[in-house]
Amino acid sequence: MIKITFPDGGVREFEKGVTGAEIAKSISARLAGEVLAIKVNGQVCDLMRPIEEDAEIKLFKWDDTEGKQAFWHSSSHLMAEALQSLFPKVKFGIGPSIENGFYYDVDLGDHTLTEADLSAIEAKMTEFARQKQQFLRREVSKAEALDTYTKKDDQYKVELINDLQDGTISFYTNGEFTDLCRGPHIPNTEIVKAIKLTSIAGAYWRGNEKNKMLTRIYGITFPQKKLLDEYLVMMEEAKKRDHRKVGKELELFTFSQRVGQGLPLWLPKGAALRERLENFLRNLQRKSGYDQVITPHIGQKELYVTSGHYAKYGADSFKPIFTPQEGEEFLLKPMNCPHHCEIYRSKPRSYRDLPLRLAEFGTVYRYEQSGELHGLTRVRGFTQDDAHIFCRPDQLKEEFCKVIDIVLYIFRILHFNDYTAQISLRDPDNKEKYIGSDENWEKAESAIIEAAAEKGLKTIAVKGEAAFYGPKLDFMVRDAIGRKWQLGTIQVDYNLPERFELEYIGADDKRHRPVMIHRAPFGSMERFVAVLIEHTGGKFPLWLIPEQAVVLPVSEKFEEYANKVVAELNEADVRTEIDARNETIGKRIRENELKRIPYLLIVGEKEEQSGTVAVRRQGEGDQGCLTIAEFAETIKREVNKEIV
RNA sequence: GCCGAUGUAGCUCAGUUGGCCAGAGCAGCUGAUUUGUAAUCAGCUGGUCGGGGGUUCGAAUCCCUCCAUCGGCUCCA
Repeated sequence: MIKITFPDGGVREFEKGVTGAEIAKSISARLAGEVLAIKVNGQVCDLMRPIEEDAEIKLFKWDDTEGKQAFWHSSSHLMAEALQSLFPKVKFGIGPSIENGFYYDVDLGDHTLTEADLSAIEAKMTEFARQKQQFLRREVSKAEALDTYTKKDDQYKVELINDLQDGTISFYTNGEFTDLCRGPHIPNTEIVKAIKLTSIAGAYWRGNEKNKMLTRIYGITFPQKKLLDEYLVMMEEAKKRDHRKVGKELELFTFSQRVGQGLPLWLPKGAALRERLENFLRNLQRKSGYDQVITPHIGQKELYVTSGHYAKYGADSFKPIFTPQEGEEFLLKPMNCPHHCEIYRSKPRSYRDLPLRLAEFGTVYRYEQSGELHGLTRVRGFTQDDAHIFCRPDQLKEEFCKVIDIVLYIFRILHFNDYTAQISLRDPDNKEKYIGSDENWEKAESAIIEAAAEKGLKTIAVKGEAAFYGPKLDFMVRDAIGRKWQLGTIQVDYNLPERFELEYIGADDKRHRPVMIHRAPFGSMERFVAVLIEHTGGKFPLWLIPEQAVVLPVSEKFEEYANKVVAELNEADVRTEIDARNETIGKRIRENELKRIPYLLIVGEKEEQSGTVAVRRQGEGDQGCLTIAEFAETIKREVNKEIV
């Protein structure tokens, strides 16, 4: 007998070799039907794996991440089986579960997959699922594994196996399909009830663009048809909030093929929205001791040679701008730091002057690869809400913490509750990608880690995500369909001050080197507005909207009164407009206007008599008749509610 | 940059196997209609069918090429 300890601390005895499935069954038949995987002494494995010794266990169902992972990973094998049956020559790369579903990277030779193929694969998967195929685990030696895949001529699996330790290798078989796999898997294929292959894409083998591109097939499966339907509906709803769609509908921004790829054109309404965001931050920064500066959009090549940008990005960037002067070269600025460093150098600095905080809404240009561009979230010309803080080493942590405060304040005001704070570190195996000494990097990295800890920030550390001149604390937020984007960023930099030979005179009357913090709480105005659109679906907080109410006269007869209402409301600091197209009777305010402006006021005969307007709050419907003063109060409350 | 898909009026989309002056709804314009919470009526305007090249008696439709967009990969100072 062995002792099995449950998550609640309860202990029960079972026969040696008992399986997870049997344990679940001993608890209840219902649980046995729902359980998908089991964690035994910290390791997630199959329900059919015999447990040979005393163990702490946890059973996973669909609601658990581990349960979903096993389910989707098994679905990926099911898809592979279908592929093998339809395309016998297929070779397999990797096929993991992902956040929403799974994929498999495959090499189909000359065949290009089409939508029709997807349906055929789905049908085959369903057929195999119905057969209630078991996932059978078999441990194999490295030699046997290599032999198997060499015979199949599958160089991808051979490559994978070569990297594995002998004695840790296992195969899983379902139906006619056997795959190199660590597991775990669900007990059988029958519980996969709903299957949807979502897209086909190219993906480099092992994520390296020098390697061959395989075909990646994405899919998602569910244990109930209903869940799939819900998922599809949810995705449809999310797509309605796509900032590219909403931005077009609300006339916030556009692109022109003639102006160029990735170069957004801000329309009047979008510009107004952006200006409000900028003013919000500008005011906040003024209160926080920042000085606003302005620098040009270009700089001499030498400037970027000094900063190191030229060596790092020169070849893949916008090409230099030449002038009639022989040998003169300018670059479009890819970032604002070098200019700000030169401002720092413009006069001698004392330790008493620090920290010096230079802020600029600086527009920068980066030649992003064409396939990388994406609406407003990834563009070639964008405006950073940039600032560089030059401080003494002893001020670093405090300054860093203050910046964290600003970022968190902004996120709170704009209801970005679901963010990830990511500490982006250097890739220690790839040091040539970065500039500066190990010592400086270590100082900078520990400064960030300490500051984040001091602010009680929950962070994840990711290696290889640092900027080339220093580590970062990045704030990541998801878009409507769950893609992650970096918004706010705070970076510690010991390197540029060295390259630009920045100095200050210390209390000891000696020269010292300042530390630099790069920071952009929004990240860029473009990306921030994009994510803001997707989070709000275009229903922005009132204080970000130039017009808060539209006054709509019922007819020409009441236009004079409507004007009086507008005048009165404006006096109460409520922004209004009369819809210009509403001069003639019977015309309706446009759909787009309705979406953008939260309040619609309708004035007519009755109001003229009683001094009230009919108020309709967008998305909520009729609010009844209010006096103008009452309405002004309502709207002022809402506006002020946002900025506390 | 790579793999795949897409590109018809300002917007959303029809356009059957290549075949009569390329269509609809919304928006816009003109006029009519006096109306309290998302669609009043009538008429009109608007398209080098992404650009270029080719095949054909004939191309939105087939082929080539370039451009842009979308989904991914890679990248992201």
